[in-house]
Amino acid sequence: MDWKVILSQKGYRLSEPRKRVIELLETAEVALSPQQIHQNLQQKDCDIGLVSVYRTLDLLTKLELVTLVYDLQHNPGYMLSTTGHHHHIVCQECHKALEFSGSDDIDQLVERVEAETSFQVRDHFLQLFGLCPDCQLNNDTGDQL
Amino acid sequence: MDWKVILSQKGYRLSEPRKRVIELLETAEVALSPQQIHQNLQQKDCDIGLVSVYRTLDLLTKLELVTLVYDLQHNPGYMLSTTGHHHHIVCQECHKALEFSGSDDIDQLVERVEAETSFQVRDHFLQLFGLCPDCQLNNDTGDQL
DNA sequence: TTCTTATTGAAAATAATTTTCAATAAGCAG
DNA sequence: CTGCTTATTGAAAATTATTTTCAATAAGAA
Repeated sequence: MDWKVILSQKGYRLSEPRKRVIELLETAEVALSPQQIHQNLQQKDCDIGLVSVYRTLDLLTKLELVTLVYDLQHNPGYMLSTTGHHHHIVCQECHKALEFSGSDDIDQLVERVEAETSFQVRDHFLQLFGLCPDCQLNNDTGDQL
Repeated sequence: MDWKVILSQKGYRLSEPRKRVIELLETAEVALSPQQIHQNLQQKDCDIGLVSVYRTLDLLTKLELVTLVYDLQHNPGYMLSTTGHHHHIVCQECHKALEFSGSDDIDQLVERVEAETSFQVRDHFLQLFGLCPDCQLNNDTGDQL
């Protein structure tokens, strides 16, 4: 089910800022910070206030339509989320982000840690960092290391 | 090797603020934010500036003597790190944090994701959330859910 | 003990986010 | 299609978190 329907069903209006922010996130393959989103919109289209970007992102996060991702320097970035529990891998070069799904290996890990620590695990946050295919190429030909 | 030696060897001075911050982190089993550390020190001992807390944490992080951990609301917390690559599990009740070591299950996961995404994985950030043994007890007897 | 200079603390500067509130516009009812 | 209700917006102010600046201090070598 798409976001327009979800918003409407929950009684939220389909306002201009919301449309623009989501449209932008739909085309972006990189996780964007509130500031980046704001600038991007300023350049492209009309004046959406930074405040509305924050509010839209808050709402969408609450509705689980977008996910908050971090890079290694702990900078926040938002990206559209697909359904289900997912994790992300972020490219250290171009910051492109991709989702991947949790699977047996996570369950296994969780079990091990529960046994080791006596904690009862209820949630987790996992993020991988590395090079996307494109940047692997550019890195090989370009600089050393 | 302990932190006094490490600091000295790298040419850093063993100043009062640094001693106090580290001592506090040594006794704390909960990850603390810069503000919490500052308040804690104010109460206990003499006046350490908040700025020095920030600077000390930056330094210790750079030296990998402390690690930055997040809770589910993305609030930062610092805790002493042991050597090697570790991850953390944080109690959602009392915020107590514990380290656990990466192991085969992580390698397995990394391999799978590399195969799935064609990314080259170079680093990762993993954090688990749940209930520590103490809070499991309190939760069972206490409130429902 | 003296000297050098890394380190400190206070205040100012910067940055990020949240709140406030009057003006606007989304979308239902007529 | 038009008017009405109220969620939503944008600008500015307020708040919060962090960083920078710089003169005063103190760590530790000589």
